[in-house]
Amino acid sequence: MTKDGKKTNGIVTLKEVAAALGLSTMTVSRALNDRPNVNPETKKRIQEVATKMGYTPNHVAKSLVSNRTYTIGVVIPEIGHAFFPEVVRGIDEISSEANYQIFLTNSSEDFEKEKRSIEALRAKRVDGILVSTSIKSTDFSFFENLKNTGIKIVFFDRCIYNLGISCIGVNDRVASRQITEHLIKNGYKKIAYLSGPPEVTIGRERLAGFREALTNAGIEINEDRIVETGLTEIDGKEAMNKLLALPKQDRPDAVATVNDPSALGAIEAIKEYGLSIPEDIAIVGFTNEVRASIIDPPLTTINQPAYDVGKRAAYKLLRTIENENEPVENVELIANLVIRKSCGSNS
Amino acid sequence: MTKDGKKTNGIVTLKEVAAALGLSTMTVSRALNDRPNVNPETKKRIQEVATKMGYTPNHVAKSLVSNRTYTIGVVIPEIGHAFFPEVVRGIDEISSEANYQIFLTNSSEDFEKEKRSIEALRAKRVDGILVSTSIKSTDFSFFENLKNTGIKIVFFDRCIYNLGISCIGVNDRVASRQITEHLIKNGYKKIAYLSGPPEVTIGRERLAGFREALTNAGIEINEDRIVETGLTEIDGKEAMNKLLALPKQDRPDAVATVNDPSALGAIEAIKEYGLSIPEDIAIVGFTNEVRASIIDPPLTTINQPAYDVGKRAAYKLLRTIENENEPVENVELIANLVIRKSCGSNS
DNA sequence: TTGTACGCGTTATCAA
DNA sequence: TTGATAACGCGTACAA
Repeated sequence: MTKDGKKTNGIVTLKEVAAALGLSTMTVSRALNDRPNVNPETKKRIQEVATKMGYTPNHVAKSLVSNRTYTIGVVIPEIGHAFFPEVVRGIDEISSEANYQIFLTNSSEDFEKEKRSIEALRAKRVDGILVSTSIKSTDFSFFENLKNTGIKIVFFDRCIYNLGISCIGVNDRVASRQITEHLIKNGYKKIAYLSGPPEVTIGRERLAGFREALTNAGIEINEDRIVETGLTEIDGKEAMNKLLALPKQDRPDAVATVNDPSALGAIEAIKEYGLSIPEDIAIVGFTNEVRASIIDPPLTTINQPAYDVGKRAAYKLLRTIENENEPVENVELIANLVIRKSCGSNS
Repeated sequence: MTKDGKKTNGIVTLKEVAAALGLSTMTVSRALNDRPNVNPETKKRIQEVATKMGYTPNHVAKSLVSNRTYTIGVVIPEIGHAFFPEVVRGIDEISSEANYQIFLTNSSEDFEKEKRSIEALRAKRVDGILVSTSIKSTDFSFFENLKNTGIKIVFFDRCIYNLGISCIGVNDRVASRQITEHLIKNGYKKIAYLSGPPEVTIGRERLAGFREALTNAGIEINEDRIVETGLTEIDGKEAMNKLLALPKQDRPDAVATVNDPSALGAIEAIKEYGLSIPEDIAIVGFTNEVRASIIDPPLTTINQPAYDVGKRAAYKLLRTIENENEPVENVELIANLVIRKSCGSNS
């Protein structure tokens, strides 16, 4: 304020508009929000003056009164993974249509940062949170407590079950089984698996699908060919190098992986080792990210509908926010096999 | 509220903590904000009870008083372009360190959506906005008016100049000239250019760099070989097909492009046409996105430091917010040449 | 050291 | 149809 009581801050308030018109704030508020019980002519005058003065409603004040911010938090583990930007695009699509804004936070697979972000989102009083857990999110009680504070949560892609929280994912286990079955159909017997971290659902589910396929086909599972790894190129390359170091008779003739980045890392390792794909070793991924179709050879993989996951997750969260009795749901979108060259198929 | 005046809403307020302790809200507020003049023992008791009750400060209320939200808006044109997620990662890095949250909005290259998003961000009273303009953002007056409302703005990557707004970009023109010079050095003479939309800075600057290189080398510019295109794979493919349709003697022996996606589209067109890269036609990109190194042949391109652009832009915005007299600045980060196979070099 | 009063910008409620 | 008042949750300024 200056000495004479005028604002120095340029932002026009309802009160100022009202003063300029010689009306009460309530009348102005009603007019600007298209409420009934305002004289049409008064309303018109108000709208004109408000526009002329450059009035913008202050949502902070509105939120304080209404206990609603029309804001949702989005917590993702790594925006650098090509899958997530697509998910975010889907979330943005739905939430912007519904006039919600999204707070994006990137945990960098760091559970501590994830927790701090969520605390900050709570302080900002978001109406709900979409979460894909970081690898290290093993502390289930955190999300349980979070849920008990009453905030609406929906998990996507990487979920924690049995917490009464909805989850939007894909049919990881079935898809993983299918792509492994495809390798088996192509005649491979010594199939290895680069397994993701068991702390995240996708790690566990995809590994389970892999095991099912082998078991169903009557192929004995050689545990030495299952290598636990991370979710990045570097992790995949390292893990593949371990497999390549096996005695020649134990070396796999095909490799299934937890995701495309690890498959791409593995491809690099195989090439550097001097072997051919798929002639010496076939390989398949999981994600169908943007590089899968252009790598040499093109990567057979599972197409995860990232954009749809985002849309569905956002939709479910908005329903959960706006509908008192929205049921808890586990949605599995269909992720389908995309056959390219890396698996030794030509069909 | 229920009839007896108790909250049904689970969120605990300062007042409730105070009531539980038989103290005033002020004492509780002071204790929880580590202010002086609180009896250490009282403070301890307060902190314990607050934690037990699950109290979280309400930033909405704080913001209303302080006129600061510790929130910034990020407006990007297309999160599907691999460049932008990396920028966002940089922005998140800086802003989360400073305890700011980011509102992410994706305009999908749609100026109307961009404007709506920015209005919404204003209503939410963000402390500042980071903007990379959509292709269609030709209405300079919009940003001029926006700036006049007093909100802090910083442009990144795609800027509008002469508005007194800081810009964090890369040395587009120089880098574009350098990569073109590299083609010239490799002996190419009939160099074509897939030019981006002239409405965005990157379109204009990179084309200017291309022209400079040819002019400096005394090569006459054949305007038929400059094709205006969009920024996506499809655009690049279309534009390349136009060049391939030229009479054989006019067909380029090398192509420079406005960005990697258009280069990738062009590569597809060239391959489908049955020509070899770089033997028949050399090609270079601009961005160094994630696919550039794995496409066949690997793409010579300009490495744009996306993550650093994000960090610098966020840093500049935070300084502009927190520092009354922060100067307007045009920052050009260095984007350097990455030589791979597609340009016919082996060094 | 602790407490009271007030205001931030808006809307719900009740009165005129 | 319009207006006065209180309230949302918190912190500043001042008083006790």
